[in-house]
Amino acid sequence: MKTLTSRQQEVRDFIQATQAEQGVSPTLREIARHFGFRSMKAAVDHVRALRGKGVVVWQPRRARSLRLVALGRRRTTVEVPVYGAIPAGFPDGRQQENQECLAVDMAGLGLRPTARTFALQVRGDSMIGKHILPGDYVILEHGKTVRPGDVVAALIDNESTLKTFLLDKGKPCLRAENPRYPQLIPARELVIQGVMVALVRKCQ
Amino acid sequence: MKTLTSRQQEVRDFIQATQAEQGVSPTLREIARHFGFRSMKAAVDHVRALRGKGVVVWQPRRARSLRLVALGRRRTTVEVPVYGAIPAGFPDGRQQENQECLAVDMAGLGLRPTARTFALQVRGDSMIGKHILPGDYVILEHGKTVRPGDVVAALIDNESTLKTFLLDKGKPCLRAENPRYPQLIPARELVIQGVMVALVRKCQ
DNA sequence: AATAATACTATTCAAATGAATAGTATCACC
DNA sequence: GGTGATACTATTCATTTGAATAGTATTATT
Repeated sequence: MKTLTSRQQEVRDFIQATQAEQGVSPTLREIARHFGFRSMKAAVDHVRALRGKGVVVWQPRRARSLRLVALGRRRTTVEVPVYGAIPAGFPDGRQQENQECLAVDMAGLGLRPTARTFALQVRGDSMIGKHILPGDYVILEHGKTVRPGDVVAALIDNESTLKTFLLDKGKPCLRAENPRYPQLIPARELVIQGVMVALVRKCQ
Repeated sequence: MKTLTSRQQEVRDFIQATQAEQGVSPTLREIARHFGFRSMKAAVDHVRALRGKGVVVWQPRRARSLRLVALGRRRTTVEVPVYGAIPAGFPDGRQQENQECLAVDMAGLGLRPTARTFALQVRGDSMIGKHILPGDYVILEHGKTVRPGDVVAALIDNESTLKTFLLDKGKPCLRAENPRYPQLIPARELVIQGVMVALVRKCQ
């Protein structure tokens, strides 16, 4: 990324500000008007320069298609549905507008944006030994291959519970990470709903 | 939010898909073409219905200004700069495109998007007692009022260190949350760079 | 001193796009 | 049996918008 001139930086900032305030990118004419250019060509030149420097991309002949590439990268953020508890099966993706969601940057977390990613809010301190606290949001992926030591959400008594997946003498089993509950549950006949890939904690 | 008809849901999904794939919202004509409508009016009607049901907003006479309100809410995501360590003072916000960033959903975390929000990647296990592990990203806010018990980033020996802020006999001091390092440092003359507001942990 | 990049004015054209009007057909609902 | 919502066809108009051409002045850079 080459350095920008101060004017080019101003244009870049205006594009960013417009996107933030208006929700859409500015048109060339709007850029020209904002800076008081009496000719659109000035705006065209600046945008062309920004494109040449790899700062923005746009699609020819499409209105308001300017995008900042730095921001483009961050737009790997995905809304992850937050479930209190997952009943059997997965709710289908329809009509979930009202659902609580958590925005997670997939690239930043080294995740592929999968439709099978979801979040659970932790209840209870059964995973305190893995430094997972009540209230934490655990982000899980459904269908990922489970390896021993992974934290998984399993369906026990029709409720999702977090456990560590282990191999005990070759047999898969689940363990709660709290010495007060030293349960060791055989993993057979249990539904593994997801493997933990990340965690988000709010403070206060 | 009223329920959508199946056709309206399809239109909503198309808008969402176009935004994801093309980076811009579709025009009314593009909606019509996608569904094979021979008249634009059909697309206009559907978008008007979606607007009436609060699913979508758009700005009159502005091309490609359609926005899904559910997604509009998630766009409170903010790129938070990740510092390994913060030297004295704050780097100014310019020309930081190459910087490592973490996308965080401010609304979902109950935060106001402040320019003074940043992240630190934790090194060492000095905060293990607060269930903060090495490798975790701690999100902090600069200038927030510190309360006893808060985790703060403080500048010690020209390097940012996480400590718990406490009052010891009325005197402010900092404590490492690891029994192996039972340091208690008077907080006077120390620069508190930020107060922890959230934590993000990647697994594996 | 020559050259290229930057930063603009001024004007025109054509395509893209939103908006409007006048209808038709279907279906649920009261 | 009427009413309203839904889901469209067909056509036209006015704006918005990107793109192009022909220049000028200033500021680096070589």
